Amino acid sequence: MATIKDIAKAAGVSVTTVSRALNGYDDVKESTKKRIVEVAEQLNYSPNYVARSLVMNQTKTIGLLVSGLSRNGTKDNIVMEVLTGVDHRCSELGYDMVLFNTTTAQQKQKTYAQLCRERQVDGVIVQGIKTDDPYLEEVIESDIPCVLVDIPVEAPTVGYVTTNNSKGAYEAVEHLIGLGHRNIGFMNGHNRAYVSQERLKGYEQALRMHRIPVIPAYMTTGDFDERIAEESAYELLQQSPEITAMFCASDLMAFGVMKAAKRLSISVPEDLSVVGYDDSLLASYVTPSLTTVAQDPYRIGSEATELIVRMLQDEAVDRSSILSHMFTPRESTTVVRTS
Amino acid sequence: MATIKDIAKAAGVSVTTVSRALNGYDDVKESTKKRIVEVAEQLNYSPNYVARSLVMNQTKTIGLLVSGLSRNGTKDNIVMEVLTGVDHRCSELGYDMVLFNTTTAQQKQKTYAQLCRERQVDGVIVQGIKTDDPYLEEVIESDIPCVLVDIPVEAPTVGYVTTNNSKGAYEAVEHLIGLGHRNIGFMNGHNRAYVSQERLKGYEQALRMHRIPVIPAYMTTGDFDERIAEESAYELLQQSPEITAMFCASDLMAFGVMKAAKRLSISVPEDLSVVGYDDSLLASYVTPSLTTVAQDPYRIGSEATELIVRMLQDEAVDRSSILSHMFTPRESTTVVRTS
DNA sequence: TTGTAAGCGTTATCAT
DNA sequence: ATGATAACGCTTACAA
Repeated sequence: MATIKDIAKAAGVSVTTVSRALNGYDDVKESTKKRIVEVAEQLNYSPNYVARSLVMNQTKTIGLLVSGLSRNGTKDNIVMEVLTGVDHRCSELGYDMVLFNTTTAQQKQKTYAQLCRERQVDGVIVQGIKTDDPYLEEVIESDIPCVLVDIPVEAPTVGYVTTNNSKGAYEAVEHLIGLGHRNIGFMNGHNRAYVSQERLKGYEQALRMHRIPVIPAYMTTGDFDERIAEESAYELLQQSPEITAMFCASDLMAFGVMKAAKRLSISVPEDLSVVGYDDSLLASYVTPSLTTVAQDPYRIGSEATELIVRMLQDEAVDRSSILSHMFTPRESTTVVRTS
Repeated sequence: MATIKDIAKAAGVSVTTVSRALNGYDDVKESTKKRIVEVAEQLNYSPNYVARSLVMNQTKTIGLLVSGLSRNGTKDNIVMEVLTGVDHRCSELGYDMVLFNTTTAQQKQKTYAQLCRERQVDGVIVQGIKTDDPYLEEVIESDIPCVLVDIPVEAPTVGYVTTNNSKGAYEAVEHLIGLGHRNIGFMNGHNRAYVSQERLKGYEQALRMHRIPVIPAYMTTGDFDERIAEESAYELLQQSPEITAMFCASDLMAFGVMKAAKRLSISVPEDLSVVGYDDSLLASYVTPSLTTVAQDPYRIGSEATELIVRMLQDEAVDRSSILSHMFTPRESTTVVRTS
């Protein structure tokens, strides 16, 4: 493979001149510049980014750190969409994206800083990390620029992008209340997720606002997992058969709730209205289609990329970004049955 | 950040010795090795992979080249699963994965070799490329080690991993024949996909084997797109209402067929049996659930990674790998109605 | 406008 | 067992 040295020799100039010509400096005579470019093309030259990275001390790569990307975790397409958004914006901005997959267990083996240093990324986007994951604190303390998805932490080198989760939950629950529901259950994720804390707030707020008592026995958690949610819901719906609607902190858990309802011969939406969160791919395909709060994960990814690159260029006036959500009614919710 | 130079100074040895000690060479005295390791830890050292890459002329990264990864292309989770498989096996084998997203248009801008050279990947896995994409020929001619997904081309630096698509199609059609169907339509992808050519073979073989005429009017294409397939099927089913079963070269197109059937008041599976291909996430969630030919994209990804790394180490006895598929009957197929 | 030379952090060659 | 030194391909003062 041709190097600038080869070009220099062939064009009868020094490597310095080649470097400057190819990088568009204007202190190279037009004629020599032209000659150099021609030779470069002839030799089918393309620059060695590794060498450039070494001397410039920047790799033009962004690390996308996703937590627990697993074989079966592909059930929802959200991570994929975030990734696509990151990748697209990266290539538009001239960056590469490298994927870091990490589990909580692995985080104890290798520090975040080590990971980043080794891979030599300029900045990191972190998605799906839990609030008690070891990396979170490291991210904040580290001086490596980082953007967190769905964790609103701001620090000199840390920004975030998220949506208004409490408002989304509020709207969802208010929709149920509007349909006449009063005994509304809540299937939350787990409390190590920031979004769960927020969605809980929204749920409680909506109830209080409408003078409906918040009943702890109506709340349970499904760990953002379909099977676990199914079991939790099976318990809950048996113990509190007066519940006529369930608000769930993810679509996947909503499917679990639907399955539990089926096992208990409770029909959705006639006997039980179900609301999810995310508007994942499946939501519009299942029967009945799922009422949910839509987010745009692609947008989250591209926005996070935008932000991290701005931070790398020290242009980040604002290190946070709140994206919009949209309540999306479908078939899984209906007016409460009058009995 | 600490470099081996700093360690050398602090430990009172030369950089050479530090390098050797840290890389586990056995020509370093135990005691000095121990001292060096301690100092390294104290200084919180981690190696600069960029510098190492430059001198070793290998980056320990694999490029995953996916064609046309788009915002809406996330409808099936297959790419995601391949990616997950690649990523997992990569990290097990000590490699990084960087994602290259390219469209046919972009391929005319920058050559494959340029792309690879710039990013300095050691090897490439190519997924979702069409047989007439400019890159395919380049891949074959290039000396950069490459593994193709679903394109059976072998060359000194090229291997592939795929499944037996003609056999998969054969089994699917034979299933329909076994249910009594004789007028079986075929919704193919497009002929720039190797898998489409194979699935067509399997379709024709199964019919011939059972002495059923192959009728060109029963075949159409949907470009692997749900909407296009819906329109094609709408035409087809109107023009040939005697068709009682459709075999589709992808699940997504099968959903399109189902939608067309709905518009024509043809009920699935009573009036029309539908078979897909892939066993994508949605297949088991839709109503009726979709009979399909399952592939394991995660496995395809990890196998491709395995192969490319073996090729990089010159240990590839065999540069190809055929993975298994599995016919998966569900609710969308049933015995032909007797009228 | 162009060239010389140093340096980025490693590994590898060859002495000692 | 250890160390000097060159080399990887590039950018960038500084000099001419």
